[in-house]
Amino acid sequence: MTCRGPYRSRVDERRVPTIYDVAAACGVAPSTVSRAFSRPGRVNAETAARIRQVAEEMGYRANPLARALPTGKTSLLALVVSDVTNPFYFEIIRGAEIAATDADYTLLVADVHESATAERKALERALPLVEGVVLGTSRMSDSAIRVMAKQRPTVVLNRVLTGIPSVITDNARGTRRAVEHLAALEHRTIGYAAGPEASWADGMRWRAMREAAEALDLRVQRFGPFAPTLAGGAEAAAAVAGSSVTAVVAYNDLVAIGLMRGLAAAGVRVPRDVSVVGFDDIFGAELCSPALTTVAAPLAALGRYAVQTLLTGMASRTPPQVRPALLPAELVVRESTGRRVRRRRA
Amino acid sequence: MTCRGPYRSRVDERRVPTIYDVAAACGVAPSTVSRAFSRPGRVNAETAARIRQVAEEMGYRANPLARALPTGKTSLLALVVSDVTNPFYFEIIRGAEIAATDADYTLLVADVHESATAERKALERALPLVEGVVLGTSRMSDSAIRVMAKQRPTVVLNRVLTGIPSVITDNARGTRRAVEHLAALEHRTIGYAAGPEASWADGMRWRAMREAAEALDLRVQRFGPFAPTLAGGAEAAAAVAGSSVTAVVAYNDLVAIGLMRGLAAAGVRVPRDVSVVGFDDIFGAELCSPALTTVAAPLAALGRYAVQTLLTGMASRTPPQVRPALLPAELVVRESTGRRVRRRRA
DNA sequence: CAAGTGATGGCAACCGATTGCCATCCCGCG
DNA sequence: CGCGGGATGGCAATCGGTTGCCATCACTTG
Repeated sequence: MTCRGPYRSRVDERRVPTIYDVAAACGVAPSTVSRAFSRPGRVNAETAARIRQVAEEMGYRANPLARALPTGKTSLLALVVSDVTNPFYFEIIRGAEIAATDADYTLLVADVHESATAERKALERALPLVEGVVLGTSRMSDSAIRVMAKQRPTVVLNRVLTGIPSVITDNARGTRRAVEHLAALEHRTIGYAAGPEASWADGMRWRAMREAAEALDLRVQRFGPFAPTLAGGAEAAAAVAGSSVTAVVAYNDLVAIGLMRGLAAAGVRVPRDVSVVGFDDIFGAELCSPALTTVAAPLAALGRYAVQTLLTGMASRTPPQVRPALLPAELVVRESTGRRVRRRRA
Repeated sequence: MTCRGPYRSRVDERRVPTIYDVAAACGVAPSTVSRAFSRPGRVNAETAARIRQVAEEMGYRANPLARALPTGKTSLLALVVSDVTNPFYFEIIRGAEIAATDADYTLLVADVHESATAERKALERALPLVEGVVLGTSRMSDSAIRVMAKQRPTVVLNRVLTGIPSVITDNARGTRRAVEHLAALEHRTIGYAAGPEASWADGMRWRAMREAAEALDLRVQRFGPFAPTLAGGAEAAAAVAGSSVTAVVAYNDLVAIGLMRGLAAAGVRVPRDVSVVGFDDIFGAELCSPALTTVAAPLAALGRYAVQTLLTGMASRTPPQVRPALLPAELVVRESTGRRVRRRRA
């Protein structure tokens, strides 16, 4: 019998059984035990059954690390989010987690605190461990993302990079719905409270907004950029209050809620004086007062679909779909929008 | 030169360099390369410097899997949460993540969808990969937790198990503050909208509430149990509206918010007719209308401290602190509580 | 009856690092 | 000049699986 190592000289108290232990107990070779589990059919059915039973009795579990070393199969997927405390991600994480678990993968959620360097560091740490990566709203440059993507199958969320599969919300359609809604409420001059410059979605939304406004013959005004947070929204309130717009579409719900609060503090009433539309329909959009009219992003679906895309991409040898997957966004009308009233000067 | 394996017969296109490659490039043995990184001083300073530089040039990164196999050091920690979409966890996750990253660990967040069996499965999958576990609000039985804890260092959050380190919110103190606040507002009969039976925190809060009420000579009434969700709170509204209490402390903020909404729907005004106090101060507590008065749990600190406790426990050989760490909770007074008004029958 | 074929199991070489132990070499000192 | 000891580097055995290849053996088939 082989003498096994300087690491565990004596038979330890309660060490976890390995294929060697199972093999010894069954009187077969370790390779046979391995195959009994991973190569059904490669081993005589009876032998396999016996091995399985003995393994079961001994409480054998394959060591995922040991398995991963030669095969590279860690059964781990990374989801990188720019900020876990952003409610935007809750449902995305949940959706991704479910899809991963369904496929027998474990999801590693990495929070990078809105920092591109933290993002690169987190990836560097996680990359060798995981089989694939979903990049949620990455703050990295396109080229940096491409470098990562060369090392591991990658799917990006809410961003389009040619050659890299992506899953995005249909921003154009959602924005159009919002603008149409405001137009129907007789607003003629509407504002856009912009998010971070680096945000891909921000660019999309702003562009879609100008197009939709033009089609409907509305004037638009851009405010910002603002941080995609409540504080950013509060900051936007000053700019909006001093302007002549009667309705504002915000980069996202956090900005919209912050904006409403700022507006309220400044004595501007929502929706009487100014209507506000958010984006995403995060937890809290329904809770705030007035309840926020918003473009609902299919958050859970986004997470789920991103992981599924990643998995199919990993399975097939050829680079998969090049066209970004567009998931539909719908307008949810609540209380923060209303018919335009002639605006009094503040 | 050794012929390396059936796995990679030819020199692959862009395979990532290993210590063997670096060793060959430097004309030293692989073990020397290994020591140049992990055993400073064990290798001649010049040699080490040369190795480091060559490694740098080649873009060498140690393979964490390969390192982990013999040593068991995966640099991974698990945080198990009962529901990632519950805003209660956002700050906890963030705090835990920061503490983990600071210590050069990566945090694996596992969502178990409020199910004890999913929890056990997730743990089974993650346990061999991680060096330690933080159990956030586990739904598992004490004995099941003890079984897990025998396999890996474990810290539990918001729950006390003798012999297992835990980090908890000072529920008693927080509850007392809430009750004192209500008493000061002249409420004489207060309700408690209970959370899940299985929740350890629920038991603590209810008990603390009775004690505090007794000390202040108030009457208390228990409603529930309810699911710890908005829906659960809405359900509680019916019970509360039909009772004679003039103030309610809810199991947590989600229940409190759901309760307020249910109350509003039933025509009961908050805080005029009924005052409501929540627990945790999650994202959204400040947003809802009226803004929720609540006992603020030190969420980020909870996550951070749990991970730190875990890490120190892992470092020292002896089982660490047995007394649970109590983190202070403070009452945040907002708009959902007010002076008692003689209650009209509904 | 010999050669061919498929089923089954074992051997041993990996994956890429870590580490106990040994071999050298150099230096100082008695 | 010889010996003890510290510094340095290499060898080789692991960690626990996976898998290419070969040996056997039982059956077919011609």
